[in-house]
Amino acid sequence: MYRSVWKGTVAPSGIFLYRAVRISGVTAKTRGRPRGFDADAALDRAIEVFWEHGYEGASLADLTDAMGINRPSMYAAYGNKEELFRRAVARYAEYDMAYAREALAEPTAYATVEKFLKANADALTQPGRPAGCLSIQGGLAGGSDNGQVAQFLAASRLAGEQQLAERLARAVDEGDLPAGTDPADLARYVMTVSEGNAVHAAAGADRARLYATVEIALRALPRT
Amino acid sequence: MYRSVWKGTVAPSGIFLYRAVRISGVTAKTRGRPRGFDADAALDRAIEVFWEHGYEGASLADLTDAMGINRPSMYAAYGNKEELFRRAVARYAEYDMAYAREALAEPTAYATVEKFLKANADALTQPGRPAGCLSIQGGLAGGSDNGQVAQFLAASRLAGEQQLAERLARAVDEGDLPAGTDPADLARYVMTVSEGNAVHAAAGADRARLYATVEIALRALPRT
DNA sequence: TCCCTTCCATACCGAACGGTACATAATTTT
DNA sequence: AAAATTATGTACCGTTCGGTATGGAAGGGA
Repeated sequence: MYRSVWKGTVAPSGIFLYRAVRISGVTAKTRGRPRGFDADAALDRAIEVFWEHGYEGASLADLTDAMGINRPSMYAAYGNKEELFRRAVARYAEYDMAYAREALAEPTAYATVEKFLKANADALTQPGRPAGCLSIQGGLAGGSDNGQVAQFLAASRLAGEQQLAERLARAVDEGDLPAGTDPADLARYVMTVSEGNAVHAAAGADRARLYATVEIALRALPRT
Repeated sequence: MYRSVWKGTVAPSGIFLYRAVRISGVTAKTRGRPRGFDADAALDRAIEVFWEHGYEGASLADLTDAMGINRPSMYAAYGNKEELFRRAVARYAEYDMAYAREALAEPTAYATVEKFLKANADALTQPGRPAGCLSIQGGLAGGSDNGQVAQFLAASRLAGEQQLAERLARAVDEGDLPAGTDPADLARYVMTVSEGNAVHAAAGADRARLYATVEIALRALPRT
């Protein structure tokens, strides 16, 4: 699908789409030497580097070392550092934040929020993984050069907030939440607690402390 | 007091203390050419650069341009980039976060938390200043080189949390909060909301939205 | 087997980074 | 007025940054 567009050396922004057909696991017929590494596995290692050091703080040397590949391989497979980051964030959202989608499937608004915040607290304090959340540690400030990155992360977080708002709106319709409850406000509050917990986790707060915060936060939810 | 220790060219870490006697506004007798700029005013400009771009994202060129001085003057006055940042954060905590100390003087725990969160929301969305909070935007991730910076900021935030916890402990003693309320947990919750609001503000949330979050957050406070 | 295509490894690029040497300007002290 | 001391301006240092040119290695198609 993407293949026919590009041939040979391509413009920087095109490389990503060009390669995407194989990166995403679709084993189309290939010519030439096959790639010597698993692009998704390498992306998982890149996720951890960005997660721990942020976008700016993660150098290409850090990244390629962790990914076990060299620089040209990274550029061929992902395009450039920013594209690598975007793909890392997308994969992080799909796998490491799967609990968020699961929470939406809970039968009540309260159960949804409770499961989301507790699973979030778990994810923020997983042993063997960086503390905190890639979506926040990745980069808050930006401005001069990497403002795009901060905006991308903000949009990514906002998308999750809106999904939660839709779930809560349904709860209001169903009478599960009191009429007059603003789902957007409530969703924003929940995400605010989640993001604050991420800041605390990055600073070293342990899981028990995050749970204690969640318990208090849940008291703010409106009950029918 | 500090002066007699150092003479002429000094070790990097010593410069800060050496100059501190005049930076802090104490006009001791000086020899040699007087400084051509106001060190505190320059620090205020540095605060905004760090606030907007973070520690890593703020280059020396950005900083000295904003401060209106050249590089050697910066090094002579503050020591190095990290010391400049620490002094910026200290000044930020003293002036830009004065509302936090004022909130502690409110007569009740509820009023303290309400004032703190609302004044915080105001500070996060001041027109003409960077959105968000230096204590968080300054740098969350760290790790390789600037791990010290992230730790310093975390310690700074924790100090505020502990002051709030002390105020809430007093409220429990006074019967203003229900017996059995854990002041540390409650203080952490309040700071969590504040930090989450900072993340939202950095992403562009306006003041009204932060206020709506605060209104919901206040519902979690225990009432006697 | 030969060719074509693609990947990998090394070595490099210009630019930007934090930090500094050095000469000169502006003061106070003697 | 001369000496001593400190700040400023310029120009530079070595390192690291993101990104790339190039040649050889490794596979598929004919």
